[in-house]
Amino acid sequence: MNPDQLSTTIVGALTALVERGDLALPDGVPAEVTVERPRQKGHGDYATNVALQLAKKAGTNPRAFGELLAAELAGADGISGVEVAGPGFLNISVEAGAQGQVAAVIAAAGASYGHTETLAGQKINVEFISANPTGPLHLGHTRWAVLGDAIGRVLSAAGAEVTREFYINDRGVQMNHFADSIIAAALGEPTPEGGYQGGYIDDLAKAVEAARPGIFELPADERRTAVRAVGYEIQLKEQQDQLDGFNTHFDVWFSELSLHDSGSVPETLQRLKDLGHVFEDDGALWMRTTDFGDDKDRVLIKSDGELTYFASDTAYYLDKRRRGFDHCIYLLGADHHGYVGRLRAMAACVGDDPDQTLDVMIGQLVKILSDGQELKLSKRAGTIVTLHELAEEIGVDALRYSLARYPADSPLTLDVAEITKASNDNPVYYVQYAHARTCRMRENATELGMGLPDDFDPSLLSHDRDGDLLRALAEFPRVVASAAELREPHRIARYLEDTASTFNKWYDTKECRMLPQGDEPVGPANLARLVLVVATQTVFANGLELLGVSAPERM
RNA sequence: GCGCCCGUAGCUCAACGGAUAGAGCAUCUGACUACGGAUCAGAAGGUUUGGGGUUCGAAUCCCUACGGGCGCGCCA
Repeated sequence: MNPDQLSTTIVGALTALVERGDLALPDGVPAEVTVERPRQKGHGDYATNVALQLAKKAGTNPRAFGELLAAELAGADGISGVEVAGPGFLNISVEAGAQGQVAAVIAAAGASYGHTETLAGQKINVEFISANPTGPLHLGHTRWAVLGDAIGRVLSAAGAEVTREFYINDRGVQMNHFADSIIAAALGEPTPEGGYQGGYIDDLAKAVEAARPGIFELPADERRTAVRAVGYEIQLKEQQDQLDGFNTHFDVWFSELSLHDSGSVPETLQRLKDLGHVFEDDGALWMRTTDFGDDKDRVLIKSDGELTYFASDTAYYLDKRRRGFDHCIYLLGADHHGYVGRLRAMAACVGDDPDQTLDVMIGQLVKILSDGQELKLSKRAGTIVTLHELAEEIGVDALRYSLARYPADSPLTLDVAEITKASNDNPVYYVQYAHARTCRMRENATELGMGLPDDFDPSLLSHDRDGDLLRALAEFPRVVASAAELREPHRIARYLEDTASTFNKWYDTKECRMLPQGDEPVGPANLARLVLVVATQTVFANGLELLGVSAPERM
């Protein structure tokens, strides 16, 4: 008996009541009802608020509605008790056997446990990071590297077809500034106006020279083009390597420049003209985004004839749609929230409903403290806290987990010194340790000759702590599904911490020992608990996988 | 000035409109002849920034004041 099955049972009971004429529901019986684990002990195994929600429609009060439903449910399969509590909650207790069966289902499902079909049929594009290829990835990218990747994993688990995409801003004046900065470093000249500085530029100058000896002796025009190309290649490769090492993987690296080379941008402009959403003013070409809620119109072609970034962006969006994506998710930092309006308006201009096709997530910026002072980073000034350095110092798992356990819209302050110092207190180790413990328990069981039984008696998992653990494990698929629907992977981290705590309490309970004590023979209860341990291990491993965090067998 | 986000324990943060607002850290008190103690049991810590409203029920939704962050380019 898991929450979904219980929901079905309740819907069945409501249907029976309506058919018998004991209850009137003018809007019909809902397809499913809310079933949750009560926070308070003593409120049963599960609770539902249907009576509170439907009483008014049924023309009665919640308590009376609850009593009616409770009586109907009392005889249902797998249910051992129903109580009406408080304003009209139904607290439901489940038979131990019906509950224990969940463990076998989880153990059998293995790596697929937690996967659902709630987003089946949706083709989703998740774009994140999308950094300029003019420097290393830094702290500002790190949060999106974690969240975008985890969102991709979670959406896939919910049955969606997901493409994770990195948009390379490889077109624009910053690329020339980039080349000029490398050249200046190589020649020992001061950084040009608007250029980049810092140790990484010096390193790049050396790497460029190594890749193309003599490149800095070329004539100035040729040199800039050559250095730009070689530097770009090296820098992009470094970003890709950094992300690989960080366990964040992209399906598509999409070049902005390719949109122009392929003719996508002119096509897009023509289409916008045909649709009547562009106009000329002051020698520039504009998109009338204010028709669709933007606070001002946006320039597509500047009066000097240069295309804007926004023109590329529109072409890029259309390209995504052409590739068949139903939903385009954008992960942007809070410093880009001004883009939401124009992106939505842009989608509307090309005939889409932004509510359906666009999902712009604005994440708050991460503040980083060192010695009580905020580390400000400026690429142009050359003070950079790179993603790579952070991962080295804190560890990939700990850093990923630290960022994954908070929702994107909460402003976040990480004290590097504290995280590094107290790394053993990081919740990631708590969860990983719980997983390692399940692994060791299985080894111990194997040494005693205990194998995973084909058949076991689920009613032997009858202790309160068994029930607590089973209910926690049964909830995993719903947690994943809601994390996907809300694009909130932090829910999985919080769930894992909660479940690890439940597991440790269970482990500490003498009556719930998996292994026989001393010379006792292996009994059916020991085998039943082995199934429970395997189920627990499965949930920890699958949950950590969704966050891109490793699940070590030993620590 | 306009717009978006945020305000919850000493600190960092949870809580899909649900029951007595929860964790971790820090502080204090207990439990190791152990299925690995990277654990567990307990204490203490709150007018959810203030004030109105909506309803069976509000940290959550609406209005308002205050406080903080970020934006408001023919930059990328």
